[in-house]
Amino acid sequence: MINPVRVRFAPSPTGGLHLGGVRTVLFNYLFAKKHGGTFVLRIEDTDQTRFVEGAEAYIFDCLDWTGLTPDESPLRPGDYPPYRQSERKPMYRQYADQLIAQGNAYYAFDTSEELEAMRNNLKTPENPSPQYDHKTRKQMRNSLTLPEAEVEALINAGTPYVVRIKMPENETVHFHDLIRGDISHETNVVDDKVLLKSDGMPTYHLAVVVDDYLMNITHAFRGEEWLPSAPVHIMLYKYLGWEAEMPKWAHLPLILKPDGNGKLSKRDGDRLGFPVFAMDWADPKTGETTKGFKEIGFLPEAFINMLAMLGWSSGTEQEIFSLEQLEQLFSIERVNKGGAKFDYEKAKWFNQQHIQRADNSRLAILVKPFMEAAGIAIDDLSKLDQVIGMVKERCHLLGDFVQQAGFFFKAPEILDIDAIKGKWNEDKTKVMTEWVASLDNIAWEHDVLEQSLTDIAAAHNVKKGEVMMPLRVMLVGGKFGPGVFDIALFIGKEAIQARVKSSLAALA
RNA sequence: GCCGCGUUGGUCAAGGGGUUAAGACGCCUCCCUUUCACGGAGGAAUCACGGGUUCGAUUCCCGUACGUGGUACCA
Repeated sequence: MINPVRVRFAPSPTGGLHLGGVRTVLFNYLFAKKHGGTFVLRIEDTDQTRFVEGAEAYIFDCLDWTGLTPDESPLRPGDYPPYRQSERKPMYRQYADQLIAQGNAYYAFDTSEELEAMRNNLKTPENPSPQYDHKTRKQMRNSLTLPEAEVEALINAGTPYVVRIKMPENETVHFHDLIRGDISHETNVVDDKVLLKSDGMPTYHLAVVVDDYLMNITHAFRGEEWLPSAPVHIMLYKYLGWEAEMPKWAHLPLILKPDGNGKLSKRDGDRLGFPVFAMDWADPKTGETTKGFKEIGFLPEAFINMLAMLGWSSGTEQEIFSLEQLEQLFSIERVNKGGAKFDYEKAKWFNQQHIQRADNSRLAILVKPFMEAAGIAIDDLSKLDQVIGMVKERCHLLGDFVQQAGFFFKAPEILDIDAIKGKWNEDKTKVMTEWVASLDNIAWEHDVLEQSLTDIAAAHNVKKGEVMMPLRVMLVGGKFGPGVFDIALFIGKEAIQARVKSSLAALA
């Protein structure tokens, strides 16, 4: 292999890490692993007005949780530092200068008011959003329209300016997308994007090209929303003389909201009751916390698996994969073109499937905090371990264990008494009272417990079946859970007696 | 508006000139289980539309519709 694969994920640290972001990380990571390459994390913090305290650390936390650890990052620099664009600021200017010298870019002095005025004046029903492009740049205040001496004077006087790319006229830009095939754009409809902002920072357009080139990135994967600006990036590679080193592109499909249409947003999650961020995100400005997949009870491997299947498939019937398997099987060509609606029900199914495959002892550690948050103390992890083995098949989220296993450790607070009340009678009260008393001197075995109940019921002309469900409700609180006698065995004589006694009182 | 991209059941999807158009989630029925769940057996449900090309199009081409993204000194 001539060029070792190098891919990058380049988030801007402005808030919670979205599902779609994690999927982009995942596809980058899998591609790197598949090809024995390097996965780079680069922080895109060129917009200083959007800086959010803690957002970068949060991204690292999310990557740690998912296990999608970058090989190179601001925390683990490789051979191409720095890994934050704000720290790379001095590197961009020379390329902007080069483009200006070549006539491929120009200075623009228009103030935001002037830009707004231009857009307002040129706005028509047919063209609601006029661009700063080959047609309009001739009417603006830039180094294309102003005399050279004036441009120089303005710059010397410290007048704020930006550098814009000068898009050529009447050209067609072609490129090959690994997922979508050949794509072309007419340069006439692409605007003269700002390359260098007035604060000296590059925009995404300049930064992504310069950084990818300087960092030897071989494959650039990003969301579909970048497709319209791809021609700008392609032109930049050409103008800078880097065409041979241009990474191969792949524009990933979007993750859509489950109902209606459009990109999935945090709002949709709030509205429909599911997380959108990988982990809890506490916004330092509003103080508000948004739930994450981790905290709602997802296993990281399930989260990853679910995301992989949202837009990619192996071509086989298999749907449950470990990260290691995905690393072997992934191919960017098998990623779908169309956007995928997010389905929370299926996401939970993936989690349920991975819960079944997970070690009980590991689950016990993860479930404990959920129990404790619900006021159920766990002082013996091995007991929780044992219980998890009994109930895991009915849990979709780690939090489900509270409902499904809490009663093993603590008497249920609410009893579904209505489920048994209607058909309750004195005889049954006698059966339960006698059985509970008999517990003091019988062998503590499943079958013995069951036989004892059968016999006592028979003595009062009650069928065992009539008393099984009531016993379950008394012990667990409702019509669910593993075998009643398995539960009875586990919680012990005193707990049984106490729960039956208080239930009988509620029935009376 | 303009430009780009997309479109296989409700959802995720396989397939890709001739197939009974896989599979999964969800839904429904039944079996298992003195509960629930798991598991098992079934069921309803799909190639956006119109033109070509072709002996034959879900598949290839062209339109249309619809959706979506972009149209910032945000990424």
